[in-house]
Amino acid sequence: MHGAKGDETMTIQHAILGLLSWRPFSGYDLKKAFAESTVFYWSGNSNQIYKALVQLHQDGLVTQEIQHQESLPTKKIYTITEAGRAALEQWVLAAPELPEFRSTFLVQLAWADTLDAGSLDALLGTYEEEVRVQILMQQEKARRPAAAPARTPREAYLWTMISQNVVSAYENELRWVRDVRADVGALTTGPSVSGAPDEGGAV
Amino acid sequence: MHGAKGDETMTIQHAILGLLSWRPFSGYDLKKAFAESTVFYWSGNSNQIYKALVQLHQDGLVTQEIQHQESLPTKKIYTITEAGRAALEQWVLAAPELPEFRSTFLVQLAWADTLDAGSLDALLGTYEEEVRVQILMQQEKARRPAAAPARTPREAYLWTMISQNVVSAYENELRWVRDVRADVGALTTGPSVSGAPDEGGAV
DNA sequence: TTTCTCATGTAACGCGTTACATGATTAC
DNA sequence: GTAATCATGTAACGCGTTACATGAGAAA
Repeated sequence: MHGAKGDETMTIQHAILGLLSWRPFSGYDLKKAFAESTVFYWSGNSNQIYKALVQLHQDGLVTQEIQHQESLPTKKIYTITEAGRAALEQWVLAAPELPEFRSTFLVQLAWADTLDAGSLDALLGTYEEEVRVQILMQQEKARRPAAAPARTPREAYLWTMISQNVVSAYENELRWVRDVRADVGALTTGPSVSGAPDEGGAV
Repeated sequence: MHGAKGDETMTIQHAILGLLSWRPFSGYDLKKAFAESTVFYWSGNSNQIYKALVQLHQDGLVTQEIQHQESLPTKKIYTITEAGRAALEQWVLAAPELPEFRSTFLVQLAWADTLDAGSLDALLGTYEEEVRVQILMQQEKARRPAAAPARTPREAYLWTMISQNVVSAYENELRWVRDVRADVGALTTGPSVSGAPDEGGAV
């Protein structure tokens, strides 16, 4: 605990370096890994990934091995170097940042008092349904194995909890929206303006 | 429920329009409102706000009134128009989007198995402390009145729940990190490598 | 004397996104 | 015949951020 504490900012390069510390990847494979992952939240577009790999290579944090294939395009396999591992370990020790919760829905809700009871309930109902679907998708993702490194029991545990974090966040959101929906329904004293479509009932 | 359903994307312009639907604002006041708000998550930098206001003005969604002041700079007061209210109401009905949870900390944790038990616990402890502080700050924010419109009881309720959503999200995060910390501590079988600084005890 | 608040703006830059380009093979 | 997969890249653009510029009055 005496070394220089890295106060570096998060970039996609660190995320890539992390994946490469697990096993070698081609740019194409990294692209897929990002696209499928929720935790590695970058979109996984070619532009960013191929550029980042060039940069990491120039910095000597990864090595590149060209792999020719018959009847398939040539690919470049990237492997992390010792310098790369050192840089990653330093970054892991950096001061943790708070997560960003960006909800456009909250902004919408902020001005939703112009809506009649039915429309507001429908809006909340649609959101509730979306969150519920998302939870199922995230649980599905968490269930499939081999998508995570498990070189030690502790690492396996950490990856389980990382998946759990996402699920938990959406479950929390679901509880919240159900509460709001129930309260808003009870709060409405006047007669309902029009029959609101009762989508997504009790589950 | 017969009109064209707006499937527009969220922009800062909608957020500004929303605030102006509450009461007139100057660019400077909007800037402060964004800077202080967590829900209106934009940073509140001049560039974006003044540009957006020019655009809204050109689109006829707001009107501009120049207000000269003695011994203070002239300011421009923006007021929402009927067209502006219509645009806002349409946007409020747009299909709700899922919130974005972006946690660089999770990415860090993903590669934290290289750390010894003490360092990992310290990392989790630092994060826990940060989350705890954030909860207090958000609760403090939620407590102060007059920061939210309350033209009807329902609107007051919605704004309470919007603040609650943020608090709740961080509380959920706190529960999660405490669980992880406890489990990781119990999971460590070998002797601790070095005495980890026990920061942020039980509260 | 320096810094803060009020108030509006511009410049430069970086990150991330979509869309485009190529080209062979395989599946429907 | 059409589309998807594998595989690497470039171009163009937009949003958001920091930093800079101005300028007066009030507070430290």
